[in-house]
Amino acid sequence: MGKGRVTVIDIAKAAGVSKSTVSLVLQASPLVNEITRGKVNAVMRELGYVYNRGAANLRQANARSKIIGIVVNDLTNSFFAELAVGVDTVVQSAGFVQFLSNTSENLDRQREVIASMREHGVSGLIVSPARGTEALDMKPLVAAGIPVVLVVRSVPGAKVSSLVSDNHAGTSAAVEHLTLLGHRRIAFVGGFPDTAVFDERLSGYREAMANTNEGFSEELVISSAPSRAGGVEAIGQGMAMAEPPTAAVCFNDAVAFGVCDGLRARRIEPGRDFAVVGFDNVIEAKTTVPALTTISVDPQGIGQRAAQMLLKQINAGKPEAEQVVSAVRLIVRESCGAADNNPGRRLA
Amino acid sequence: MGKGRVTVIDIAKAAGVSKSTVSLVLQASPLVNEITRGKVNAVMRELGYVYNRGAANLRQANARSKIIGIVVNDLTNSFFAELAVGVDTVVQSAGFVQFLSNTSENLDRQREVIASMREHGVSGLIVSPARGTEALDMKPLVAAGIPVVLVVRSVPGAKVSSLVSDNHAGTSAAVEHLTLLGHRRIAFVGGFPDTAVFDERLSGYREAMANTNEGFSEELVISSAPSRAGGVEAIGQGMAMAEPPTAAVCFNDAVAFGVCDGLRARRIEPGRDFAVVGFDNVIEAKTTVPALTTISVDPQGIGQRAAQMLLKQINAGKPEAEQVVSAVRLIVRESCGAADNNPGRRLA
DNA sequence: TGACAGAATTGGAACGTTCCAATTATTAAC
DNA sequence: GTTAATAATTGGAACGTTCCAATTCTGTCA
Repeated sequence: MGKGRVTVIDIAKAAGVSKSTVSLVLQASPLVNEITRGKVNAVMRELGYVYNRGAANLRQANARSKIIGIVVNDLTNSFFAELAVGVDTVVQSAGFVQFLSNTSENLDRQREVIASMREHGVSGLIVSPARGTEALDMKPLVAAGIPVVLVVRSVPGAKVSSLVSDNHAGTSAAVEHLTLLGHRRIAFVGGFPDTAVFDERLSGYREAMANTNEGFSEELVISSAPSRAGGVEAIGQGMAMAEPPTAAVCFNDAVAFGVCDGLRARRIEPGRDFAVVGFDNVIEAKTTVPALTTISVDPQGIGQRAAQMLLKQINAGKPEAEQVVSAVRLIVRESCGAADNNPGRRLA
Repeated sequence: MGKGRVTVIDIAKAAGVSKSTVSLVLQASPLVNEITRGKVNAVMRELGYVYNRGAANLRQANARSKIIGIVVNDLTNSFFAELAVGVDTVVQSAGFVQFLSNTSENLDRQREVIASMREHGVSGLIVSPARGTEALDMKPLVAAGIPVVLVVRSVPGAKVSSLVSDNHAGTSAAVEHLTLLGHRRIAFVGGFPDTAVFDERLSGYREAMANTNEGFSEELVISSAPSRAGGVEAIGQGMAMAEPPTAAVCFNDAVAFGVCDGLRARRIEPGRDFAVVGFDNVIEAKTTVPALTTISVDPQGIGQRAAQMLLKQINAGKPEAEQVVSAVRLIVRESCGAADNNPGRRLA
């Protein structure tokens, strides 16, 4: 229709007021008369006015736009999709909208995406950093006073808030539970040794094992890709031992599913002949057969919590970095053998 | 550090040139001398300059920002996560960044999110519309000349491009395949009856069934939520029939996984005792046990194609709406019982 | 009626960028 | 050594909004 876009001045002209008054209406100022407000609003609807956030942002150098950015390293992993949904629920009720971008674990892409979000004046950022992210990458953000909350992975040395789950406590609880069920040979399966998350989960396992009669033994740690395929491969290695394990604490749920596949291929039924515990509690965990015993980190909950931390920072003005470790709990289902009809029975 | 943000004028001053020159450097204009360019770039890095896209956008009323928006109706469904990844790959190589928002099937939220994206001056929009979206909702977008590509679901009457998959042909092919394998009682399982996608998939099933000896029968259509849980529930209903089905064409892969779970819970092994066919070919489909026979709509491919359509429109200036129906093909894996070692064997 | 307070409205400057037309510097051609 | 052509640079206006200070309008009170 019209050639140019419709501006606050067009509205003013059509409503017979000044642009300043229109601006006041836009910000719901109590200064403007109810009758005027109604008229202006009517004209805006009629002409199909679209607020130009860019222009507004330009003027009010302090107040940022009402968007918060979320940057994840692997959107195809449903863990992150759910995390984003959790963030969204909180953020939207605070009147923000969330823009999400995916880095696919690519550092360059991450830089680009974060830069782009800054250019658009995001109010804050929730980031699940790509592998290899350094404190240096976060520096410009804190220098600019942009609130940031790191989730899932923390970046050592970065002066920003972070929210990670208690990996140590999780694997530790898994080992204790399996010990109570009578297992002695408990393996730690899957994951790449060069990540912080792996270290934390392994250390929980190690500490708990050291407290058992069996003690900790290096040979029961079998690393692999943190994927379903990795799990299949790792358990193959484990079952080839002279004295194979009777239970496995897995790096994550994907690995755990792979372990189940691998066991079945050897005619060993997970949950009956062998105990498997995962980590993450992804959505499929409770519906697969056997239902997976796992450590719940509740992706949506993490998202909500991260969003709250971020909003707090945004409202506080002065971003105060805080490090939060989110508690974790063991969800006992079938794959560990504890949930069946004769709970006293010893496995293997 | 500095009080205000660092602007193009600060750079100009520090580099001893005019702001116009800095602007030219910013847009990589060939007009500026290499030496000058280098100096300016150096100063920008040094002072930590951040491009203010808002201000730029303000001036160049025509050229929009380099972001494209993608709006999906259910991010927890990995179909959409993968679609987004597909869009991203194309869009990012064209120098855009993608911002994603989730509507959770909520019309109000969808309006909000689209408005917000408009305010930020997106160059184009890829939308998987929430249930109940009307042509009216798209009207302001086309009026404003913003390129839009609808995916997955189309909106009748909306004058925008759309890219949907050939749902009718998909379920039809599934039924034919199952018939060839010897099945007669084939159920259609899952999905809500009030959506266009459901209608299309059901009509393909209906037509193909009508061509079999068995014929189409209403009782074999069991609707449910289009989720894993919905699949579990629906197959429970199905197996309780006097003459239960021996095969199921499912509304989507999520439902199909649920059906497999439900069958196993009844000691019926999917792929051996019962044939299951999904729809979507999500990434897990090929790695689950049994691997899922499904209709491939290749979420990433759809995303890429949609992105290409959108970019074409953006570059063309005048958005020319086109309706594309994307072909679909049956991927035969294990869950239908056809891929095992004795292919001649009749099931159930 | 005049003065005054408070409510409501308003014009202009400013935000950080790009575009345009104009200017200056450099090189080429005779 | 002048002219023309080209390369490089530049100041000012403009984009759509908000903020500030100033103005006008309304009603109240002496």
